[in-house]
Amino acid sequence: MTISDAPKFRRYAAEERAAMLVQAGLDCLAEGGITAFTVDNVCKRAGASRGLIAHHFGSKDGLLAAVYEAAYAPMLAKIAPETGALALGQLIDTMFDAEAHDLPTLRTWLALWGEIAVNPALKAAHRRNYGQYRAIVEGAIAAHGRSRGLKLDAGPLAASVIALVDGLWLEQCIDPEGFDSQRARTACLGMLEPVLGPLDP
Amino acid sequence: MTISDAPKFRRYAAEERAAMLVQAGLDCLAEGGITAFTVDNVCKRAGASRGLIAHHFGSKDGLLAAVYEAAYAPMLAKIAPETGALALGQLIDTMFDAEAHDLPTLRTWLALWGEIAVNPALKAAHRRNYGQYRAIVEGAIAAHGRSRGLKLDAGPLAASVIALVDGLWLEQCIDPEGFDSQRARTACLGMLEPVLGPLDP
DNA sequence: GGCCTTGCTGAACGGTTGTACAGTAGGGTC
DNA sequence: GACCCTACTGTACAACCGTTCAGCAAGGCC
Repeated sequence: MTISDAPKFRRYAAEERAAMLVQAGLDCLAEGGITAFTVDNVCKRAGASRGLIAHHFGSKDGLLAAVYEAAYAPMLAKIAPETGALALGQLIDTMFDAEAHDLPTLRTWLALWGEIAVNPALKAAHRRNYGQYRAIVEGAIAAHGRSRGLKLDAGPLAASVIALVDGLWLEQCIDPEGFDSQRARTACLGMLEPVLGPLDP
Repeated sequence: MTISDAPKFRRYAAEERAAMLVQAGLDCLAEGGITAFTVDNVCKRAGASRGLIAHHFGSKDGLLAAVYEAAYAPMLAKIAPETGALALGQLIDTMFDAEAHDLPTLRTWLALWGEIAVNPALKAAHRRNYGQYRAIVEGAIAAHGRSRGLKLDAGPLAASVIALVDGLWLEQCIDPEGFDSQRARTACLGMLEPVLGPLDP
C-alpha cells in the first residue's frame, strides 16, 4: 500500500454522521450564535465537505430543527420521571442545574429561541418539548400539594416556578461575574417555600 | 420648476438621521432577529442609501451599539425614580409591563443579548444599563423593608425579583397563546408577598 | 479480486453580505 | 444668484451565503 492509497475520507453510518453534524451545529451556536451557524462553519467543524448537510438533512433549516431537539433532549432526560417522579424539591434543584450557567449555553438558546417563530419545524418542536417540561413540573407540584393536604393551583404555579428558574438562569448567564448565584438561588427557594411549604423530602 | 427639479432625497440634521437609522434597526431586529439586521435592510427601511450607516456610525456594529442603548432607554425611563422613587408594588407592576409581551420584542432582545459577548461596545452598554436597573430595584426593596421594619437582604432579593419578572416575560413572549399570563402573574405576586409583606401602598 | 451500494466530495451557481470611496446635490448663508 | 459645507448617494469590490449535482470512492459482500 502506497501513501496515495490512504483513504481521503472516512465513511460513517448515516445516523452516526448526522449526529456528528448536529454536534458541530451545537458547537457553532454556542460559539457565535446564529450568525456562526453557516454551512461552511458546521461542515468544517464536523470535518466534512459542504455538501453533507444537504445530503443528510435536506437543508440547513432541517439541520437546525435536529439541533433544537438535541439541545432539549438532555434537559428533559434529567427531569423526566423515568424511575419514578422526583420530589418537588429535588425537581427544582435539578431544574436549576439542568443547563450550564455560561455564555455559550445562553448563546445557543438565544439563537434557537430567536428562530422559533421563523422556522415552523422549530416551532412545533418547541411546543412539544416545552409542553412536556411544563407537564412534569405541574405534576410534581400537584403531587406535592396532595401529599401535604395543600390546595395548590398547579398550572399557574408551574409557570411561575419555571419562570423563576429560567429568569435566574438568564441573568446568571448574561453576567456570570457580577451575579451572586448562590444567594440568589437561596432567595428564590425562600420565596417558594411560603407558598409550597417545606421543600425538603 | 419642472418635475425633474424635485429633490431626489432630503437632508436631515446628523443626529436626526442617526435616530432614524436606529429606529429602522430596531424594526429590523423585531421583525427578523439579528439575521434581518443587514445594511441593506436597515437602510431600505430608513429610506436611505447603503452608505449611510458607515457615514453616521462608522460601521454596522457601531449602529448596533446605538440600537441597544435605544432599546434599553425607555424601560429605564419607566422605572427611574425621577419624580421620587416608586413604591415597591408599583415598581414591580411597572417592571411587568415595561416591555411589550410579544414576539417582536422578544426577538429584539434575544438578538441583542446574543451579541453582547461578541461586541465589546454592547457589553459595556449592558453592564451600565443592567446595573442601573438592578440598583433601582434594590433601592426600592431596601426602602420597602425599612418602612415596614423588615430585615430584607436587598441584593439577592432584587436579583430574584428581576429573575421572576424576566422569566415570566420570556415564557409569555415565546408562547403567547398557550400561556395564562394573568394567573401566572398573580401566582408570582403571591410568591413575593410572604417574603416582602403586602405590596399594596 | 471484482462488483455494487451509497456515503460523500467539491466545483459551480446566483444571490447577498459589509465596507470603501469618488462624486453628487441639498439647502443654509451671503 | 453664487458660494460652500457636508449630508448623502450609488457603484464597485471581495468575501461569503445556501443549494445543486455530477461523479468519485470507501468498504461491505460475494
